[in-house]
Amino acid sequence: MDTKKKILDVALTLFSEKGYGNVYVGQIAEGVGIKAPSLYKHYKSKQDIFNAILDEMRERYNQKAADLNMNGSDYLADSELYKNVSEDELVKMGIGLFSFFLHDEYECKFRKMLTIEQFSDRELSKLFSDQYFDEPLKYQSGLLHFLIMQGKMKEDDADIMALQFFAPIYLLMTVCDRQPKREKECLRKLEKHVRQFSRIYKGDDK
Amino acid sequence: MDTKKKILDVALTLFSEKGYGNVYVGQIAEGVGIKAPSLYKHYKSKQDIFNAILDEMRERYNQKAADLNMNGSDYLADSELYKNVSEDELVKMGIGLFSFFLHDEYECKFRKMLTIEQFSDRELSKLFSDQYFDEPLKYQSGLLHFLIMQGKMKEDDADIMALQFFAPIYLLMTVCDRQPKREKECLRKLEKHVRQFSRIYKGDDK
DNA sequence: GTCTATAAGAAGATAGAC
DNA sequence: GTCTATCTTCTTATAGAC
Repeated sequence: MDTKKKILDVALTLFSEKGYGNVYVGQIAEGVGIKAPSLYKHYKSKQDIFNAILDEMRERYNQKAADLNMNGSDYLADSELYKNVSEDELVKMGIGLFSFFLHDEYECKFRKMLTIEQFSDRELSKLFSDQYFDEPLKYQSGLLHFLIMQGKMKEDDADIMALQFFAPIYLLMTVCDRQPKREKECLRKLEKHVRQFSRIYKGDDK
Repeated sequence: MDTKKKILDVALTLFSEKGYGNVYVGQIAEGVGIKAPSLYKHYKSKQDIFNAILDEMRERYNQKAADLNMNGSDYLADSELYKNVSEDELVKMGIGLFSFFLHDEYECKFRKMLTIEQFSDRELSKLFSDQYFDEPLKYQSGLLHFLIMQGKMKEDDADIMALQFFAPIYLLMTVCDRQPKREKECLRKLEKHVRQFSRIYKGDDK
């Protein structure tokens, strides 16, 4: 494996566990299987490694955002997906989303690292809010707005519905990030939440 | 002011901004207005300062929990408060709670420090979940259950209702923790959320 | 590109005077 | 209880051989 890439991988793992300030370059080197001074042939400083991780993070994020916009700016592809949305399908989507973000290695480490470093500068604060608040809400709000137009859901403020749909899912995910043992409990609550949300906001036409 | 107490105060401020590993004892001393070696007459190590903060945190938390149980285990005091609960009063309560936790200096710093350090050991993970997930949900679930019994709210799963009420409020608070400039926007959303929640779950008897 | 040796400085903590 | 001086260790980073 490419050493330069592996350094980022190991560093991200360590940063997501301990935070930047509690990780020493020697530990990163050890994880890669080289000595600390060798790191400096690939990156010019510890900060440079951190920045490279952020760059990769932003790149993936922009890619993801672009993908979503392509499929979702007018909610064409998704409109097909959710044309016959049922409670069970909503549950499946909710659990699928939850499980992906909870178990995908990169997503998980990025999220934990950002969580730890979110107050260390303005840029990171904004990145965090973009990724875990504004973008998911924008996307889900659009989707819900579409479902309302289709008469699948009650006429109501889609932005707030998105908040009420997303916030519990996100909160349950943070519980699992801290206490993985509670995953089953959280999944049960997640399913109940989605079903209740679906029932509460279900259009009157069915 | 008591130096021993002031050390904790300054340390908490710094830890909540940068995290334990990125704060140096010299910085704490500077904030207190003494030199670093003098700290060691009050605490035997940097870790000892951190532990003292945690002890204080736990003490306050236990006190708070005890208070809530005294008033809230059978929801007597609160039942009086919410006997004639209206949408406006629910909004007032939501915004009051939100503003208190957002602006109370101790609450705010404790929360940020715990956010940064939540993955550093199991005890902190549990403390975080207790404070910002399990306890609020337990309390609000009890309250909502009471309101349901009174016919003020629809018959439904009170635990999930509590999750759907609390999670958006908590999420909006984390946005403000990161980006204080967004407080007005978050307050607007908070109010809309509470009103919509109240409307959605309002009992059919009125 | 990786290593050993090492510089340079920072950071936590102690000793002992006042 | 606070200070200056100092110790020790850790940590980042560089130099230069292979």
